[in-house]
Amino acid sequence: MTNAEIAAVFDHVADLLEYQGGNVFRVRAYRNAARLVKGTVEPLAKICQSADRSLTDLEGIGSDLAAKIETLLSGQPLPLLKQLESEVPQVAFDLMRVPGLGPKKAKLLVDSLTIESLDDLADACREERVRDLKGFGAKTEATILANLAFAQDPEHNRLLWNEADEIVQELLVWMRQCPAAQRVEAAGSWRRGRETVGDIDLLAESNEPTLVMDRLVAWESAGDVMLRGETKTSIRGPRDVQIDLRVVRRESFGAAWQYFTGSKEHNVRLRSRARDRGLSINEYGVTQLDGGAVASAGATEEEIYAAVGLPWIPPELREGRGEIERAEADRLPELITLDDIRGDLHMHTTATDGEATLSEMAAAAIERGLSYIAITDHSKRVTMAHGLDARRLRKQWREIDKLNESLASGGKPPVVVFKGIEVDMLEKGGLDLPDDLLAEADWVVASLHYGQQQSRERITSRILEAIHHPAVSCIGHPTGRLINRRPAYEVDMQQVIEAAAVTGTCLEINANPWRLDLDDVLAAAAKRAGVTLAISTDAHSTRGLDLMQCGVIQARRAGLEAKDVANTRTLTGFRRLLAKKRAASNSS
DNA sequence: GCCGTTTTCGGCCCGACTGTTTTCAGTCG
Repeated sequence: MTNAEIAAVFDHVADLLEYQGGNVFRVRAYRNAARLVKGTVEPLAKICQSADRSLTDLEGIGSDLAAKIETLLSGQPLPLLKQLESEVPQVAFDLMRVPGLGPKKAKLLVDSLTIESLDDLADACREERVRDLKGFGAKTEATILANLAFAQDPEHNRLLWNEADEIVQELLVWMRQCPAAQRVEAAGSWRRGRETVGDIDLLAESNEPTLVMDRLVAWESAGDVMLRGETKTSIRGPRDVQIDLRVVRRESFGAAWQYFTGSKEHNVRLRSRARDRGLSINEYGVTQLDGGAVASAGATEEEIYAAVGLPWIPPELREGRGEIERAEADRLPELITLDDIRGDLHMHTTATDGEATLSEMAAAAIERGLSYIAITDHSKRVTMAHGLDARRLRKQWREIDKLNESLASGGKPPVVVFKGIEVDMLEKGGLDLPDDLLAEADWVVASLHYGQQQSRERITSRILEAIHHPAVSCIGHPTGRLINRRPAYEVDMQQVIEAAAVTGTCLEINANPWRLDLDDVLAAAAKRAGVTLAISTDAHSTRGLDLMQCGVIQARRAGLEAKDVANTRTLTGFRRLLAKKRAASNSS
């Protein structure tokens, strides 16, 4: 059983316990365990078998959960899970997806009325049978009915980060024009740079919250007002995304920004740490547990962290994955920024499925201040994209030579274009172009587009073979997942990472917001193993080059620093890196 | 279910808003 599968079991147990109204801390223990396991790339089976390590070394895994993991690893079902599943009907989970219905209300509905589907619930509301239940009323009934459509619509996925970003930027412009607001910022999972965003959190500083909240409701894209209080308003925005606005005073802005940025797990840990120090943190500031506010702890985030003896922690790291311990040990990474990026090593042109020509891509790279790019069109196996064979690739390379010459005619060229290729790892193994041709390329990205349904062993061996190929510089979108659309293919990433480290092959963080592949967990594991990452846009148009931002944010979530990334190198440094794998391959 | 520089038992982050309630439970983040 894989780590992901174990995590899924624990998450499911947590869901079931929550529905049954079990001890909330027990539920949290299962959720913590699930999160921990999801964030671990090394197979738990390996830890289990090792002589000097134990599952209980992991923070949050005690003897009970360790035993359960061992049961799962041995291929046995969990008795607890079987029992819970027999007690909880499937429809309960559909019910809990309806906004406003949590475990308690869902359970009461299932227990009191005959409800086997969301349609049954709609019927019960229309027949006014729901309002008679304890804790329900006519208003709740109407709310459920209104929210049912939302729960039933499969299109209501979480937004991709860059989709949310568009909305956030528009909102910030609108809200910052409000004279009553001294400051407006976005928080939540958008600020943490999560690959998907469920709702948008805004925070405003003002002494006149009513005026600020009125401003939000007056936004041209504002939909229904979902809730409105004295300092908090929620509306539906474009694509029905929920937008929460909170208004606080200046002295609480930092505390509130920290709080609304989350994650929930990070905040739980931070506040627990405050407790240990006789303090309490809420969204207004820091107070002594025995009464009395702590002076100067609330206006800025730095003050909040300082109150519990920590340096400020970048939002991208606030996921409750050990960042508090690292901060305490003063071992937070100096995260990479967009300004560190000097090159882009994966892009397409009109020679295959790109929209822009070679020279247009080069011009766009110059506009964006890049020092170098690699042109990596598809190889011939990708027939749909009119992939390049040897003849056409050589032709493109001659064009690149000419382009580089003309760029250098006035002295130092504004951008250097490297001769590259995105070569397919074929279904039967091997690469899609001959070795002697690949040896002439400056930069070779090997990607897997076909045979994604093959076995874990097969796919892993195809990728390992490419990693050990002397001409291959980088593995493109290594897991093949498409967010909200397609899961990763089966592949042993632990092996892939280890091989990449040994051979000096780069692994890509594909910056396309649908891909973001490697993800944060895998990229962090790659860094730890000593792999150099390449953050690349895979641009199919000049605008596509702007997606670099998405890749950098994912890299930050992985804790990457500029030195971990190939395309932060200067032109000279990058050339040295290219020579390194070749040299390593020649000597072995 | 986890955890321990007061603790192996008794804690475990904290508050806004809503709708149903006469003082609060449930939901959400």
